[in-house]
Amino acid sequence: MNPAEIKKKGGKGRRKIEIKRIEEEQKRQVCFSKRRQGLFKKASELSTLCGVEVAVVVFSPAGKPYFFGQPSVDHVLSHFLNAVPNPSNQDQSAGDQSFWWDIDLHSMGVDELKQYEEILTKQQSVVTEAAQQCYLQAPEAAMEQIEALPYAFPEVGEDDYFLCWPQQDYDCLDIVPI
Amino acid sequence: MNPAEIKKKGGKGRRKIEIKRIEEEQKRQVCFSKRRQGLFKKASELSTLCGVEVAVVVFSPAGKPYFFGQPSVDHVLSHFLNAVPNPSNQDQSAGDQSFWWDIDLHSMGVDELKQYEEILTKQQSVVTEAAQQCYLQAPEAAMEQIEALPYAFPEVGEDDYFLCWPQQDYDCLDIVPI
DNA sequence: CATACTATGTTTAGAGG
DNA sequence: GCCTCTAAACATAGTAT
Repeated sequence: MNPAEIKKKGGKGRRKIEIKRIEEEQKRQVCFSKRRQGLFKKASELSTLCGVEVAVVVFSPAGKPYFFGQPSVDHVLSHFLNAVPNPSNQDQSAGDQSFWWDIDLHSMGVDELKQYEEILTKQQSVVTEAAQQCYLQAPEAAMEQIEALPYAFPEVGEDDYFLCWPQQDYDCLDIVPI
Repeated sequence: MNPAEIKKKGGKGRRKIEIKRIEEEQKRQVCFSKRRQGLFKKASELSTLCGVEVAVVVFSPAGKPYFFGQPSVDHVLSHFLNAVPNPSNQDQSAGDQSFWWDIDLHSMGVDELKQYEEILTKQQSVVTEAAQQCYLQAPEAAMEQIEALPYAFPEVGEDDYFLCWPQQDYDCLDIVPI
C-alpha cells in the first residue's frame, strides 16, 4: 500500500481507542495477543528492575491460561496466599482480600491446632462417606481399585504443612476445568 | 529550571535504561511505584478490552503485596489453580506449571478417595502431635485455650470440598509472612 | 492464532516541588 | 514517600501477510 492509499484509508498508526469491550471477535483476538505480550513484558521489566516478585495470570477469551511469574507463579502465589488475611492471622495480615486458609502449624497455638484437628476429622468423615457411596455404586470396580492402591500422591512433609480451602461462600462450582 | 539549564544537565524527558536491577534504593522505589501502576493499568485495560480474566500479584521491595484482579484475584487464582496439572487430573490439564492439589471429591474414584483419606489421617496425626507438644510446652495457657475453643473457622461446606497443599518439593520455609 | 509495518498515543526517567 | 513537568522511549491500532 503506497502512502497516498494509506492516507486515503485513514492511514496506519495508532488510533486512540476507548477502553471498553471490543465487540468484533477478530479485533479482540489480535488485541488480546498484543496486549498480553505487552503486559508480560512490563511484568518482567518490573521484576528485573526492582528485584521484586511478580505473578500474572491471564485467561484468553477461549479460556486458555497464560501466565508469567518471577521467580515462578507458584512461588509468588504461595507467598500471596500466605500474605492475605485468613482466620488464623487476621491481626497480622495486609491486603483486603480473603480467600484461603493458610495453615502453618508452627505458628498455631493449641486452640487453633485443636480446631484444625476438628476440621480434618470432619473432612475425613466426608471423604470416607464419599468413598463408601462410590463403592456402593460400583462395587466390583471399586474392589479392584482398593486392592491396588498405588501411592500416587506425594508424601506429606515432616515439618511444615498447610492446607488451604476456599472459604464458605466461595463458589467452587463456577470453576470450569480446561 | 530554564531550557538552557535543562540542556546543560542533560535535559528532562525519558532516558533509555537497561533492564537490569536498579541498585540505587531511591531510584528503585520510584521506578517500582510508577511501573506497578502502569502494569495494573495495562492489566485492567486488557481485561476490559478483551473481556478476559486477569490477576496480577506484585510484592514490593519491602515485601508488601499489591494485587489486581478482574473479576477478583481470588476468582482468577482459583480458576488458575484448577487449570494447572495435578495428580488427580493430569490427563486433562493444560499449562506447564504444577503446584496445588486441587481435590474435587465428586470427580474422584474410590482409589483416590482412599488415598486422600489416608493423607488426611496422616495430617491429622501430625496435627494432634503438634497440639500435644504445644500443650506440654505451655500447659497452663493451653488449658485455658482448650476450654474456650471459639469456633472461629468457617464451616466446611456440605457438597464440594477441595484441599490443596504444596507439592513435596515446594519450599514452604522460604515464605515470609507479612 | 502469529508477525510486520508504522504513525501516533502512552509511558516513564529524570529533574524539581 | 507524594506530585508535576517534559521529551525520549516505548507500545500498539489498523492493516496486510
